[in-house]
Amino acid sequence: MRPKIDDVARLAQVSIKTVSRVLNNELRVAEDTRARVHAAVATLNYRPSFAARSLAGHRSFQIALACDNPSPYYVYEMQSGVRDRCVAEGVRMIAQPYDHDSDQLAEDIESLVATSGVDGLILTPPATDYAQVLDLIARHDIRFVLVSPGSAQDLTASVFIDNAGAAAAMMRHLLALGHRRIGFICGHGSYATSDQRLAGYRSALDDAGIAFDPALVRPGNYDFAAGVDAGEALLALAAPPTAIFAANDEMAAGMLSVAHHRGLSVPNDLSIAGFGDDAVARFVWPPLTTIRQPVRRMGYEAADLLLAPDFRAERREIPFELIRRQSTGPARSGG
Amino acid sequence: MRPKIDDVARLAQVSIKTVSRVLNNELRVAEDTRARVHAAVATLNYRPSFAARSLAGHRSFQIALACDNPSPYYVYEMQSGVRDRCVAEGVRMIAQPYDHDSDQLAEDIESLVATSGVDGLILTPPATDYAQVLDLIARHDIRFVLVSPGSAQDLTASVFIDNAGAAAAMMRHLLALGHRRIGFICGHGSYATSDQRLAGYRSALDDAGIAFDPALVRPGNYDFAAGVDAGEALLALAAPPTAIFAANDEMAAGMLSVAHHRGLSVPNDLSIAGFGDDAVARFVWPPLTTIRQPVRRMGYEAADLLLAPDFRAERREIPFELIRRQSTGPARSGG
DNA sequence: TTGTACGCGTTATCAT
DNA sequence: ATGATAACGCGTACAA
Repeated sequence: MRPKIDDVARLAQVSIKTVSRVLNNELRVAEDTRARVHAAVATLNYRPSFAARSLAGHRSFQIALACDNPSPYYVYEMQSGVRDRCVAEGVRMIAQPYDHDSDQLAEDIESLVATSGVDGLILTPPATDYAQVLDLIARHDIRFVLVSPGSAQDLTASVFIDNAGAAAAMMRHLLALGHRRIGFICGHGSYATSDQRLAGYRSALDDAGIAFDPALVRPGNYDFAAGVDAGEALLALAAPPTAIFAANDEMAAGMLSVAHHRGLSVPNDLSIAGFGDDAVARFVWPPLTTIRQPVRRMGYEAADLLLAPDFRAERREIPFELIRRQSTGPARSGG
Repeated sequence: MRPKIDDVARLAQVSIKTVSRVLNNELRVAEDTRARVHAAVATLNYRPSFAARSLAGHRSFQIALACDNPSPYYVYEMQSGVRDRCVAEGVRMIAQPYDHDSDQLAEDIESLVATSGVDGLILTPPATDYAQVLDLIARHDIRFVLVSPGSAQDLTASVFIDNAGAAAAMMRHLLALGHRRIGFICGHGSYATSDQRLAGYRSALDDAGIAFDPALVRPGNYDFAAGVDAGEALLALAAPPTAIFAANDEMAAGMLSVAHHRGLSVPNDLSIAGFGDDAVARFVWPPLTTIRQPVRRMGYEAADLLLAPDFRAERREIPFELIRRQSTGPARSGG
């Protein structure tokens, strides 16, 4: 039988309330009493029941991570980062993968909050920008943190990278190599990060005094197949780009496979750049020049914000990294 | 304020016990009573508290998935499969990613079981074969399912694919292409699947009457870098292989990058095959011939076994798939 | 077929 | 600084 708090109290010769006090790090407990309780806890290998704690108290010692992403790596890294921070706090992470195109998304998340009474919630895109989701959460008076929010940046605490700045940095890199016609493959429409990256693409062109050409921008949805489709379209142009920047690595990989199919040598004939968690970017050939988004760290920081004693709407920016792996300039000097 | 069972009872004009009966699908409830309760539940948007249920009853309506893998795709797919089956049952999945080289792994998992009182547990390799983990779980009288178990195959319910058979099938494919010197890159030592795949490699060689050459077998640990190392070693041999079969796709991708670095044309100069969830295999160039392990389905079936009313030690085999993507035979006729 | 009373293991309140 | 006792919201045993 699992030991209960009564067993600990009996062994330590104190009341159960005192055991509770020690367990919750409350003040005003004599040092020797505290030591006796800790000893008893260790002896019995006692661990409090999550269910009882959350029923009786005002905390559940659980936080939820509602996470979806086209990249499983992203989800995994995010979970790992959040969990790293949680274990240090004795808090349990409840990871809830969701489908971003589910029409019951808001309900699902609200249901999670309502039934499990988690102490906090971390949301990743695209749910971070779904008004319906945010509305439902607001009803529950629960603290929550947004990862890479688009519109709702000041609603609550958030972690993010400078997506526009990162995209612009990548563009400057490509421009410095001599590229003048640079294609862009957009992300999924419901992700704010996609717009932010496109904005960075445009601003860098502006700064370089290069006219924006809509024909060089193709829609996408962050998956491999979209990269293939966009790639075919861009290479079929009368004046094809000499470099292509995809809003994430999966699409860049799709673009890369199109280039290989056509017998193009990358990066000699065509430079390809991505943006992401650097999982796919390392595996493909040739490895991609990419913006590395430190997803694990973002998860860690999100949990850190959530678990802070004095939770507030802090916006925490995480630095990105530009990883150069293809350096060749354009084969033909651009127009 | 969240509605409680009393509120539902009052609105439906019945006792809380009757509401409870309806919620738990117990028999012997009048149809109109049942309907009234359902109506009241819907009106109030009532959802029972997980904490109260698990404290009062003998179920928690939660199951745990303790999962680690070198491939984040594997983890993600496994979580998704398990979750798919759980939502249909109104059960919540608690996903616990773990580090396979953590020395507190057994404690962590036992702690999860002890504190959350989950109704069941799903374990993935390599924890499935850690005696210490299995021992600790056994103390808790909890049902659990093993995914791809090695030694403990009859201990409890399990889902798996025929790893040896799959590896042999891939070998037959490579042999049919004319390859005679086929390299093999092993997986991580603590994974039973690694040994099973190596066994399939050897048995296929035996069946083909080809002598086993230890020099063609290299250690690995299932990650990209290991594929690179093993690849370098295999290609440095006096008589290098004409085909290489890696125990998973990440290592095959590493092997592939070595081939590219050396200017080898794949599959003309060298055929490369993998084994895995088909995530990496589709992204790299050229796409890998691989054994596809339907991870999502395995997760689904594992949860299905766990949630069955009459839980028993059923062993459920899931079919694998051989996906051909590189068909060229050896450049020089082997041996 | 339905209802009453009690207990699950912990925290919160209020006393000492 | 510590303890007695009442919640928390639900399932279970038993009664009706």
